[in-house]
Amino acid sequence: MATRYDPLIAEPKWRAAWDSAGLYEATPHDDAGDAPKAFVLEMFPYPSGRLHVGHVRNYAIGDVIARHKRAKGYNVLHPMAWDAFGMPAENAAMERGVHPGKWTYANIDAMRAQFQKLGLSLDWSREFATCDPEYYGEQQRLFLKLMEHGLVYRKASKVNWDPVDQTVLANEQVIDGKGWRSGAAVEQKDLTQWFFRITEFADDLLDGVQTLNAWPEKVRTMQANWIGRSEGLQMRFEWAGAHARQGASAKRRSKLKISDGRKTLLESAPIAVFTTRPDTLFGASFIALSPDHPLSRDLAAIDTEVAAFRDQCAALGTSEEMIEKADKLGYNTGLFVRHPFEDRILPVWIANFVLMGYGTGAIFGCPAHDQRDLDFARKFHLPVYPVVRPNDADATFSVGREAYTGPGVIFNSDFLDGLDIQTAKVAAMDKISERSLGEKTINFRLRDWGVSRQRYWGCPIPVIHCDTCGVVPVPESDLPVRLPDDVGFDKPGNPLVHHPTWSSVECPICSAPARRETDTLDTFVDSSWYFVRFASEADKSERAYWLPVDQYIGGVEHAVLHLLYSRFFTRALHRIGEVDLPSGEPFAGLFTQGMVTHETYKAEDGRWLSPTEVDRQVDTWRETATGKPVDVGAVEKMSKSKRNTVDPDVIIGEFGADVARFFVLSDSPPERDVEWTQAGVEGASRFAQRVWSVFDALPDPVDRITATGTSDLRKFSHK
RNA sequence: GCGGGCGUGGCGAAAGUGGUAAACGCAGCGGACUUAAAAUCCGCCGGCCGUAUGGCCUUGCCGGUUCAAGUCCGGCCGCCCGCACCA
Repeated sequence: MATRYDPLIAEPKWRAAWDSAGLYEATPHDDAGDAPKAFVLEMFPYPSGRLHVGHVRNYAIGDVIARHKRAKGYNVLHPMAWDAFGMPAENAAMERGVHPGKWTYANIDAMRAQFQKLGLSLDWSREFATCDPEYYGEQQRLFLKLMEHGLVYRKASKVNWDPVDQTVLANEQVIDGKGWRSGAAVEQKDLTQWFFRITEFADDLLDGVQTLNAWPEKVRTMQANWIGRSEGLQMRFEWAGAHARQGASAKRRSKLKISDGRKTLLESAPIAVFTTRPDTLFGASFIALSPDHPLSRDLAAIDTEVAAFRDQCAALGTSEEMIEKADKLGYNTGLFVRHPFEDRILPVWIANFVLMGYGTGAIFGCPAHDQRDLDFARKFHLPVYPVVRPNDADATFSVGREAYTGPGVIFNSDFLDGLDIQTAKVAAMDKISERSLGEKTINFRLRDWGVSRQRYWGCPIPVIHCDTCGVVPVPESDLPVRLPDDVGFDKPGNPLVHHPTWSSVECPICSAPARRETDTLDTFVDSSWYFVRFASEADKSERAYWLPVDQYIGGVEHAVLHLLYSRFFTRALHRIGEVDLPSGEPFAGLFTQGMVTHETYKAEDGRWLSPTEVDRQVDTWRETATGKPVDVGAVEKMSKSKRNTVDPDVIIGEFGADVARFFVLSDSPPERDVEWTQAGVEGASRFAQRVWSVFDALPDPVDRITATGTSDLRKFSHK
């Protein structure tokens, strides 16, 4: 008797069978026999409260791999946990008066139930949340150990301040000059912050990128670009004196002459400059300092014009549009330095296009062979000396509006004349180091990772500030430093600061009254080692057995952030002896899946409408409630703001989890975006029905399969 | 500007190392079943000519290599993503 496939009966039945058999629990190394291991992991979710279709796709892809490995006889680890610290919990607390912890754990319960309905082959026995004190306590222990080994430190620096979330952001978390979560324009602020010494591993992180053959090329490139290694020369320009600048008023000229402050400056250290083009040194016509360069600050202190210029630069802001549109601004300091090879002097300017964050915050300007320098020189009437000419040009070669940056022959350059660029670089560097004016240097774009956050819902940084003993680590026996439960969210800023008693402690060394650190750790720290915790809570041989993750699956939006931090963390953990992972690479294979997209719908009055609020009538779409026509817009990533999301629970309730999973896997290749359509899901459902009827039509499926080695099933299914 | 990726029917897309382009699915059309509809099943479904056997054309564009090119090479065009005043 033919039956119809009813996922609402079939799916719970088999889920219960898998659970009671403990089918998906990973086997510890010692009991695994000869089976090779496979650690399959999807990026763990933030417990926002609801699963979305993007989750379904991400975890369905990982589940296919995990099941395939299991079928091939691997000992598979495929666990699940919760990336549970973060701002949304605090926002919920402020908006609704719920405690962030209560909110988070309730969300976890809801989402766990949804996950279980999806029928994934997960090992739930290793589940945890990063906001569990056991988890963040261990993280605090690691933090202190990293500190002992000099991989964590505190320094005052200019930081990215998000005025909406009221917290500091790492460089990686500032996108187009805006906070990655809040979208607010990021401000620069001077604060004392905790840093992870990620630059210590810059070279190694870059070399490692080369070995990651099972990563998407795109992600490898993004990592390499972010680390941004460049070889060059760091050199010094010695002071030559101060002169009134051209065009300055008589009054100002006299002021410049008599300034004692300037004299002192001229006795200070020479100006350090980083360059990748020492071959063009003979083309140098000025020096430019960043407005944030210490010298610019010193000058501002004694010269109100400099101070005004710095303010002008600061007012331009740091956002992308600003930088794009920004004119080259310059201020001539009236100071001069000596050219290293020739008997001439170069004026020292302050220029807005020089970044303090890269190199030394000062450059030598070679207008003929650098577009920015050329724009600057043309604007401020500085000389342009061509020193590289194309191979087919003669000595009359000159530069107009475009700098020449291509290959060629060096000329107008004394001992470098006639050399090609590469040879000239080496020759110039040799001469500079011979004269003790500089040395070959490797510069990285990568900055140390600022991890202090002025928020409540995160891992407390386990240190104590004592007036006499300074910064004192919390003794290991006092870990974890727990978050207090009784906090208020009525005042802006960090609730930990406003707590009446939490930060008051005794100094562990001298017992004097002291203060707890109130900053918490960036939540990216939590996600930088969770895969280690999955392998084992403490057993190092078990960690060595499971790591690295063989196949990692997640969105490409973490191409730099999470993946770079994790690669740093495993290296650091290896160094301090917590993890035995010589390669330092946490993820042997990486797969970045495409997004789930959906059509967007807009009502006549401009409201976004959800797919459940519209109906299709022949060729036109109408709003169900009003019957009015609907504007069908672009297919876009599902998002709350455009309201083009679909609820996985509704789909699962109607078609079953297998259909939802089959659709997101089969409609488009996993690495590409998939457009969610009702018709597509119905097609997937029909397919599932057909599979069922093929199987159902077998005379005696179970007997035939075992007796004849699947031949009947094959025949039927091929037919 | 720099870097990475992509371009195949009405749509999502298949085509290990060059070897029958368009598998599979969606939508569409025709048919069976039904009083009817839904569901299910069967057939057709890149373009042009032809009643048909069949012929010609077709993988963004132009050219090249080859017995043979979606696939390899050169040059364009277009789209997507990332980074960007990084010295």
